[in-house]
Amino acid sequence: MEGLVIRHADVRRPDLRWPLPERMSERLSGQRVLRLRRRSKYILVDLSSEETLIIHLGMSGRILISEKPLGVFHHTLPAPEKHDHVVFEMETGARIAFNDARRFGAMDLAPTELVEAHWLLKDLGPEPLGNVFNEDYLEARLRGRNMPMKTALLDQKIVAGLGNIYVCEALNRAGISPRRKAGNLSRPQIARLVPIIRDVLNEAIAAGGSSLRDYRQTDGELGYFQHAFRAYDREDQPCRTPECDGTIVRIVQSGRSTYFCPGCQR
DNA sequence: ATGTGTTCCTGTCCGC
DNA sequence: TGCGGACAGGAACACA
Repeated sequence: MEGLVIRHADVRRPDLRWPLPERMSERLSGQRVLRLRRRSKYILVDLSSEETLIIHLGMSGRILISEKPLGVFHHTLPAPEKHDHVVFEMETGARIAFNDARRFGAMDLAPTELVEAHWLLKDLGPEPLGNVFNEDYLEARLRGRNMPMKTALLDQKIVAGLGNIYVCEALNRAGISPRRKAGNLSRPQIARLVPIIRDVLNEAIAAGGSSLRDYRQTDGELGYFQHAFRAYDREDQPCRTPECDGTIVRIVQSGRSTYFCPGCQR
């Protein structure tokens, strides 16, 4: 998309998680995509109109690209599939479809200059791969907090961009129980946790993400980080932490599955 | 101010 | 095969 004009945006339903913005198709069609960027789990599409399209994939959302092969005269792009809610036709003929069965995803338009003040973005914590997220910061944010570590790391106000899988994986690697009160971690534990979180994310990104069921990369390929899980989705299986002979258990914390090893995670 | 449970929606899987 | 229930990558919101 980057650098290309959106020939047409086909907005196929009025809402996702929330109503789509007013006159969305008109505000997107004919605009050039100046830049694609990201804040936390939000995809930001800067347009030549000085508006930015904000996209969140929710649980089941995906964006799939169908390229029009060069030099093929008679070539029809695939018809929209079920749950293709917004389809972008680019000037090159490529089709880019936002598909989201559960519709927990979202899109909105905001002035580029003000996009970080948008209500969905304004309270987000720092990027886990950035310099602001460090031992001092995390210690300060966890201090005095009574919530379990699992809940704290899922809280996008504390650190932005960690989801259920990567919180479970990071806590397992760090040897920290998901039930530990956030305010009770020792300073050395926090110091260990920060680089572990970065490692888990960097490894997952390098592996193309985690395909539990729906997730695909933009070219339709599966991610393969799920094969590297040490705890997540591995109930009753051996903990994969080196030297540990424990067994992964599944518990529920604030309504969501947590997988961890009671043997090595304290 | 914090912490927890509910809710949105569709699809899939498992036990009966 | 069909049916009901549990569960799924998220996170805003209402309520204690």
